[in-house]
Amino acid sequence: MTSSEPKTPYYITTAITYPNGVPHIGHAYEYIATDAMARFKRLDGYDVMFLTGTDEHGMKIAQTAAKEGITPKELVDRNTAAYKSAHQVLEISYDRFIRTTDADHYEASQAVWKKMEEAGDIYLGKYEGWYSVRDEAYYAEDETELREDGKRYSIQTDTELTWTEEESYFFRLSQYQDKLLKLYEEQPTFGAPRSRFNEVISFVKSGLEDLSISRTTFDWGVPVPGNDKHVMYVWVDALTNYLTGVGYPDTEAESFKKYWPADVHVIGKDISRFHAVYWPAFLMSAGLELPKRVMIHGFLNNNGVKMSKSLGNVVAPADWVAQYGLDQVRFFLLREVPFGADGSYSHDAVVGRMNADLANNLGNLAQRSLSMVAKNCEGKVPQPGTLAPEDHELLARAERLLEKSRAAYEVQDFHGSLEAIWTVLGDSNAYFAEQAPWVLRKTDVERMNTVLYVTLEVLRIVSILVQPVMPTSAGKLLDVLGQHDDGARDFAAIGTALVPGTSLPAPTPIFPKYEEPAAG
RNA sequence: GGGGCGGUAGCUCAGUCGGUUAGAGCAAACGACUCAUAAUCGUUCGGUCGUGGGUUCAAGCCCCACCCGCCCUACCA
Repeated sequence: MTSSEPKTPYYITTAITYPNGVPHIGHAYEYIATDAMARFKRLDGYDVMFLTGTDEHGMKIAQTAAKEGITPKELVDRNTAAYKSAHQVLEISYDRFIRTTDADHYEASQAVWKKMEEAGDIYLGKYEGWYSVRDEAYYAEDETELREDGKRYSIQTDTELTWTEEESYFFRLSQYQDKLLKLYEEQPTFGAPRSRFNEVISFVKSGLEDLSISRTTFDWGVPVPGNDKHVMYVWVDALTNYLTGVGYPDTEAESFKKYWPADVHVIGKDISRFHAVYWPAFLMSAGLELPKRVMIHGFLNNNGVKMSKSLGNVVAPADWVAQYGLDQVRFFLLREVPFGADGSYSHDAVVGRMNADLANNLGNLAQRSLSMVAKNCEGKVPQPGTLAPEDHELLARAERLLEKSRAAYEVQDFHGSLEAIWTVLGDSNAYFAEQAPWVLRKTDVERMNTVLYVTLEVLRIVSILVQPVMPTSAGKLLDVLGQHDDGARDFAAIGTALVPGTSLPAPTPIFPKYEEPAAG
């Protein structure tokens, strides 16, 4: 590969978070997974654009702000800071943190609206439903109950409801059923995992109604072009952030031409419909290309129990990072739970991964081999002799990890990549024990050198491949292997073996073991 | 109600087209080793594959029924 060759662009997004609370481990999970994906692609030579941010409009923000006696903007300024801080703590390598209150986002949202309007897909109609004056909110039929006084109430907020009709703009979603089904058929990996995607498909097959896309009951939002009485209602505004982030409405902008359509939107299972149904329909209407993939991840629960404020089992990302360490948290989340499935976390599970996988299998392998090199090879990469079949075999397994990881990351299977890597680490520990270089030291120094060299090679390859998940720790491992950040850490360098004679720094343990605080 | 997914070792899960003694990791027990973060390696222990029928030479896998758990069934980020 020559340096003049342009890199392939790769555009990835997280969902934008509604900053009506504080970040929890579920948010962290999505950020970390997306970050790992972005880092992987960068290391693999792609020109990556990674977008994340906050969705700051809507009724709930307006209500919360009113309750606290501050303006919506003051509220979101305050709350968004907490999310930005979480990104910082988790070392999320985003290229832009978008806020839907950013000026360019207003412009983009209104431009998309106009495109859909020009396409004849937006019309003015009436939205009707059970409305709570006090909550300023509509409730679906099943969120309400008819009580003995003959009046209907919101079950959730216990407020009286009235049947209300409100002027609203609608999007002709009903016109897109066939087009969407065609999309799903032609692009079977548009949504993933398959089980979630099937739910989306069956939803579309069951028939689509037009979608109410504006409100007049509150004004905290993007004004509808040409009718200031209305603000856009959630999804038109929120989803458009993915376009704003790369320069829309300037479709001739370099970044837009380069990055759109997005390669993957990473989202939670609660918003799969909006991303896999409404979003492609909006884009078709606006005459824009569709994202290539919507990756739907599951939710995390605490030891089998759903996270909830009232149970007090909600984990703040910063607390975990302080307790276990950032890379340990990142590794745990991506190794423990197959991405796409729901997962469970517990202190014991984190400690298990942290100690068994990181400190013992990886950290100790590095420490024992590097210590021998320091003591017996003058602290330099040893010169290997002729490779034996078992050396070739182990190295071949390590080398295959690049292709395995590429295939896994292509479908956001972080768990699968890490599992394959740790299988090779298991092989390496067995190899090290079988070869017993500490015995060879006394009987066959050349063979000892070979075994240590092969082990270091495996560690080098593994370290390069775990960088997306554990950037700092993998960097430290590469430091002690004498691999500097001058290209030697890119995936392209995996085929470039260690140079015998290279001086190595004194090894120090990189993955500490978790010790339970003394009782009492 | 309708649709879908799952129930396999103490725990978390894998089991390709039905085909020999159902696998892995963790946990547990024992042994080995001493280079290493009391790490590592090996061996062993451990399952009537949710229940009951059926098809088949052969069923964890296919069919039927039932039990249990979870998810989807539009305006909530």
